[in-house]
Amino acid sequence: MMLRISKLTDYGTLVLTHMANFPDRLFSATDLAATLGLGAPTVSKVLKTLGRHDLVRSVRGLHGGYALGRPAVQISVAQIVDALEEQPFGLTECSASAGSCDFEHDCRIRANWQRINGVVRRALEDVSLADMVSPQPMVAGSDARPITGPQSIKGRVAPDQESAR
Amino acid sequence: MMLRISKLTDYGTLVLTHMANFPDRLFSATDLAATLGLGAPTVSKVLKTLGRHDLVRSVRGLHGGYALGRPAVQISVAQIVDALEEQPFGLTECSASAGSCDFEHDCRIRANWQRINGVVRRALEDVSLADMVSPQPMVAGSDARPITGPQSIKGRVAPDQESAR
DNA sequence: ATAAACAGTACTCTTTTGGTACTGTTTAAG
DNA sequence: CTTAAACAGTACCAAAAGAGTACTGTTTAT
Ligand code: FES
Ligand code: FES
Repeated sequence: MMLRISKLTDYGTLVLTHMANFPDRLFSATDLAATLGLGAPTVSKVLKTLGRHDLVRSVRGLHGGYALGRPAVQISVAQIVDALEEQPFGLTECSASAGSCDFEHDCRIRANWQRINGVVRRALEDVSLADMVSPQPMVAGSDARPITGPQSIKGRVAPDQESAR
Repeated sequence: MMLRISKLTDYGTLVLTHMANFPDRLFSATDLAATLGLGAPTVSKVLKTLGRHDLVRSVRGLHGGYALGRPAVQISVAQIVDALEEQPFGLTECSASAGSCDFEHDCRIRANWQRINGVVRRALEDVSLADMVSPQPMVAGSDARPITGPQSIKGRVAPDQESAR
């Protein structure tokens, strides 16, 4: 698709947001999966990756589980994305790789894409997990305008969703 | 991948940018392909789609070709993306579809994603084709910060790129 | 009439992503 | 000290999306 974060990342924000509601509790992967209606192995995978980036802290053994690695205020969406995509960052191929398409003009294009990337990235950095759960109406300098296009993708709750037609 | 525009869209900006340099000329698809080092059928495809959205105007018959559908200043990157992705817009599944994951909290998350979407979209709207070719140093309210991470994707010039190792 | 160029459709191949299975390690509880 | 609940890691598979190509038709200056 396009300009979409991957489902895994989406799941990540879901899970983390849920955990942020009870900063003290310890959540088992299976528990979270059941609560959120996701596949257990999938949630496990996500949590493991998040752990590698210190966004969650894990306690092993019986009665183990996961907890946020640090206060929700200190976890930005950008960090979640970075963790789960394991991908550089940049909307275009060449907004990173120097000397890909240097054939005719001295690529002013790349510079522009990089600027765009900057804006996008900052948007992601400006929203924290804490913002996700609590009101916190507006982000710093930007007033949300109603989206122009849209609305009508799929559904997220993949498993056992029948009926309805 | 992630937060990436599709290659087709990337090609689109390339092509359009090139055309913007000579607002009067008429470009044949094969001509453009040769100049930019892309596959002829691919360029054709892109141009056709762009035509459907009036970003380019086509002249059929012998000596035909393509030209910008309107002044470069009036073509934003957002429009190019919209045209070539034929996709709503929104970084997440549910930042659009109402009632996907309405199981526990009354989804404040979605609202937040929509705000993020707004910022991203505006970033794309604020850059025009004209900006791509001419200096035009800064976008309105945002000062470009150097990208944090990165740099090291692939190469765009797909065909016949050998050697180098 | 012809050839250059756009228009449209349909198909195939490759890559990416999402998801699952399996095997190992840790640790409280009995 | 045995056991079971839970995390850790790897590897694999299947489905979907992307990208590219081929083919057939239509338009029009020469
Ligand atoms: S370097 Fe990427 S468009 Fe030129
Ligand atoms: S509606 Fe999408 S996260 Fe709740």
